[in-house]
Amino acid sequence: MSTNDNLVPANFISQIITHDLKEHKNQGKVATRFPPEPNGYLHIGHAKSICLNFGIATEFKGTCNLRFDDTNPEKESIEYMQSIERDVQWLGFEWAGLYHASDYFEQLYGYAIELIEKGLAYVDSLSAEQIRLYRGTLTEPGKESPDRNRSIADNLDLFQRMRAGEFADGQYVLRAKIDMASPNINMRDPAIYRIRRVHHQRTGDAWCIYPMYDYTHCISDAIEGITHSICTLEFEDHRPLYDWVLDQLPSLAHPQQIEFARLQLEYTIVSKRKLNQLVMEKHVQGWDDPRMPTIAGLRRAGFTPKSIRDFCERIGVTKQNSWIEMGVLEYCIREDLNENALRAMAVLQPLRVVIDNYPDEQTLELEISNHPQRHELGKRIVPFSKVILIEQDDFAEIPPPKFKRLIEGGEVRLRGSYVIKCNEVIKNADGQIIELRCSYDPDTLGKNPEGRKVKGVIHWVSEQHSLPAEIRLYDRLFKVPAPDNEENFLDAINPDSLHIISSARVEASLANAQAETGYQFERTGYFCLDAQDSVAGRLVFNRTVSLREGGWGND
RNA sequence: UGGGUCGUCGCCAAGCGGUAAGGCACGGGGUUUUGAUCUCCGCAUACCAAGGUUCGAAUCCUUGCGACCCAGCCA
Repeated sequence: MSTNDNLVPANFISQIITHDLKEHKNQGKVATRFPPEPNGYLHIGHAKSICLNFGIATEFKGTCNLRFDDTNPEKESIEYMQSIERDVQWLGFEWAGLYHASDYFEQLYGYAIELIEKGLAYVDSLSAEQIRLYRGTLTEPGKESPDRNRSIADNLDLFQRMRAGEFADGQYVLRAKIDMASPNINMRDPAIYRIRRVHHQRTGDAWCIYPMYDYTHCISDAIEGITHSICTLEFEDHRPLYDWVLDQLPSLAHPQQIEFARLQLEYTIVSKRKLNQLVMEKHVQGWDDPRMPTIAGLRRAGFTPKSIRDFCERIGVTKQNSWIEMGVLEYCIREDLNENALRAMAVLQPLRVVIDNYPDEQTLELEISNHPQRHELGKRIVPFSKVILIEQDDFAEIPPPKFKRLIEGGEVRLRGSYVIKCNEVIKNADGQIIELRCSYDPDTLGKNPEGRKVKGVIHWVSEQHSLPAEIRLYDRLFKVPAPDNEENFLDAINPDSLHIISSARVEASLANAQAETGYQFERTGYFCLDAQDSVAGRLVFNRTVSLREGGWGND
């Protein structure tokens, strides 16, 4: 994916695979998979996993599947599946195969029968509550269920009747028979099947028993011929169970599970439960709200797939729990947009400027470069006329130290245009500045003025030619770096995460701006048309990120 | 007081016994019709701590200390 892979040191997973390949493990094949549960939208943390799994497949000329881990129909939906497919593709990846754990329900059932026949699984009638009690604690061993030594014949009969729907939800559960005294709690006879009469988004009502993650995941990996099953750190304790299940089913291949640290990004949360809560309780406008750390949100905010891939490459892959600063993500999007975004001018807080010595009805069509460094990106026409609009902030009655924009009696360069001088400040009855009377120097178009230096350059638009626009300035959604650590993460929501500017004016060339195309509004930041709310005649732009020297906020 | 994992610059992260890469951030020069970009320079005598092995240790050993994860019929 990147052109400078040699600059990026191999992460520990690549090292393991390189080593495996050297030993000719798996016949020299490398197969990974990205296994999301379709119970929410993908977020930046998933992007890390996606880039890792698909990246490894590319690096080693292997394959990467997209597999939905759809074993808990209560929380899952087709909408989420569709969004996940869309997001993975948008990020720029192509899966070798698209599968669902539910594709394997019949096989999974068969392997469960095999375990029962081998005396390695039993049907338990203990209630959920009792099972919890019997499990013991972190420091005390568990107790065996009275049903643990049920005969194989009875187990078989009961399990078949579980499938047949003869029992109520929760009445029985199929458990792996491992070791109730294991110091690893996951090995204390984990449940592998539960009875749940829930309509499944893909299998409908064909099943009333559903397999659990630990049992399903390893077998699904094996069925697909996955060689390296990459997951996050919290599954480290589950690896013995992953291995146990596959060790009992010798007809199956045995992928290697490798764990890495999940992404933690400052000022964001990536808990699906909490993201879901933000959406449901309307703290944001939806899963694709530009403030959301979801792929859909980042996309709507104007992030590019390339910038996200670059980010995932920069942060590295290790087993260390770490926090990534927002600055890294911002750097990645700025780098991409600086190179590729066309420049334009937009005035967020307009201040009227009348150029007294410019002809009343005259319009000058200036040709301004779309990119200061990449002239191959062409030029655009920007009309100039007697009345222009500049940013209120670009004029100061009492200039702070080092201020280099417009002041009364001072000069400033209008970007791509003339140098003007402010001769008079007009105020209203309340003392507010409502207009500036200026004069222009006709001999400064494309050249520096004679005998003096003009340091400042400001952006502008022609009043009569500019277009009205709504501009949405987004800031970080949370006030604290680790909202997840708060008692209630909702209290950490930044009340000023969205600042809407409804009376901005943008240059005429933006009339046909395309959604998902980033623009740099010179001197103010990177923006893109809002794909949802922008309509002809009412342009809406989202700020992706400010120019350097700000956060995801800071005007 | 059980088990698993991790401790290298403010934040990431190379390093795999031969004498601390790189990126982000930050500070300072230069260029610039964006206070952007670009560019140059600076930024860990030091690798959680203390012992030990070795000619030589961030890398090996020992003992501490700190952090994270695990007691769903969630994934």
